[in-house]
Amino acid sequence: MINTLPRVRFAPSPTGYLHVGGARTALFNWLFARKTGGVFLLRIEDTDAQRSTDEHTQVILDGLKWLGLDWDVGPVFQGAEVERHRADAERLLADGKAYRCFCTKEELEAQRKAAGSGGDAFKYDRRCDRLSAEEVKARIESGAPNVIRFRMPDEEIAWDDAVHSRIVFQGKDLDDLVILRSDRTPIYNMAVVSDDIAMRITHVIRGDDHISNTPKQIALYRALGAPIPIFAHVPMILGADGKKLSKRHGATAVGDYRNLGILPAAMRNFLALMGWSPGEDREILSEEEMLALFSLEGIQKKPAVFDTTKLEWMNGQYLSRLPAQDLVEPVARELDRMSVNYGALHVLLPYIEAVKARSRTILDIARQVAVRLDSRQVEYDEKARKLMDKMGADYAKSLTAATGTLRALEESEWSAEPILEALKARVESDGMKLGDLLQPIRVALTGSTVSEPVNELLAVVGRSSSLARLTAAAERSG
RNA sequence: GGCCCCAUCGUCUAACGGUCAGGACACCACUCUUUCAAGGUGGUAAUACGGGUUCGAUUCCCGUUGGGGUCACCA
Repeated sequence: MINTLPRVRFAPSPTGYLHVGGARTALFNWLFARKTGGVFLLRIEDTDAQRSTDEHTQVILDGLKWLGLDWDVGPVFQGAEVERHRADAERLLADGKAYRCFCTKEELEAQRKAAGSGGDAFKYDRRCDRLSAEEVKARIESGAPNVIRFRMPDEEIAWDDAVHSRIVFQGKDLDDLVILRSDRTPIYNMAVVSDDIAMRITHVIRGDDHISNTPKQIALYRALGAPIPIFAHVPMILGADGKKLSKRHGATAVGDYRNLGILPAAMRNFLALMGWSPGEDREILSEEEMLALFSLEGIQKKPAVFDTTKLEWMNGQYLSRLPAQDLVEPVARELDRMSVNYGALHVLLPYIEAVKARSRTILDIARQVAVRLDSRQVEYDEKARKLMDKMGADYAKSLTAATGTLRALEESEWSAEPILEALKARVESDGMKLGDLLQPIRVALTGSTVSEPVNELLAVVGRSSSLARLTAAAERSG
């Protein structure tokens, strides 16, 4: 039956970037639509003309595409539908379910203050609802600005939330909300309900922060005589300090993670695990597996802290499963940004091969490739400095010894095996530990205490560059 | 403050009345490597608290505490 197919929507407002919480909401909608064979609609809620920009809209679309979340309908812009929003609001007025309110913002503020500090949330006292028909008519004719206010019924409003199960509100606790402004533009809750009805949305999957909007919207559905969709309120994503994710937590937009060198597949996998569990202790999931296992019932009720360390681990997992060939282009892009010369693309392959296993992001890989390509990219990190301090004069001595041994190798012998053998022989004859000879090389060449095996490192960097860099490093510290 | 939501290792989570409370990240140890890692193996670590219901509670009910959301002519 064609009309039982689920229809879901992701409805961001283009007043900021696509943050990870929004991306995760979009992902759940997409997963649900794809799993059920339903329709995924994208709606841009741009009715806040002050804060909405085309640039933000574009960033949101790019972010969704990057994550591989394709939509079936849209993007439709909410702003294009104000006529219908207005018509729905006026229908409510005509049906006697809403009334005109002449109170100005200033008067409302005064009422709020007068009523204030009473403990309860402020509720409009409906003074304009008690105006006589003649009075209303007179005020309209005098040109007094007015809004349309929805008369909240005094009844129980409840729904069976797909993730929270039953949630109950009392109409008497809710305010008479404005649904049409004095400039005749709609208010959010009116626009959303009007759009969701028009788009025949069957499942509203959105953030937890909309729970308190839901009873207002249900009241509107009822008043409009429309069927009420199933609601699924997914928990928020929090920062490491347990607070709502915001700019001060650092990277919060999906674009930030793209720039950091996170793969879209890893991001999508990680996001799916924020508040949802596939069961069976599964962590790394392909798109097919996600679709097979996904269900609204598996969604967690409690908010989740965004753990970038685990995201990076997961990205590392994806990275190590990816052939180096697939990484050439993204790494090259990064190197271009860093203005590092590499000549032709295929040159990068052995470098990427060398560092891939120890990298968690594409940026990691690019930085390490850069260091191997160009000595000017070397920066000594804290551990490296510590080692140099600890070794003192032995550092330069060790480097000099290694250089002497390595210089004896011909260009044709410069590969991992012979290099290792030569160094081992040197250690043997000098009676030192292999690590004492190798670690300084590692530090001198990379600025770090961590790398692929040193003989492989030397092979990748190449004979002339290695010798030059080791000599320079020995002189500098000696 | 009113209304609403939530509560298992530091973090993400499994458990749908009976488990030594499982897995993953992080951390620690060991292992492999005549090298640092990566990998492999193992370990530390949790049911917020108090009452019930039950032969038996992480699980069901109530309360407390703690966190979060929301209360606009914003979305």
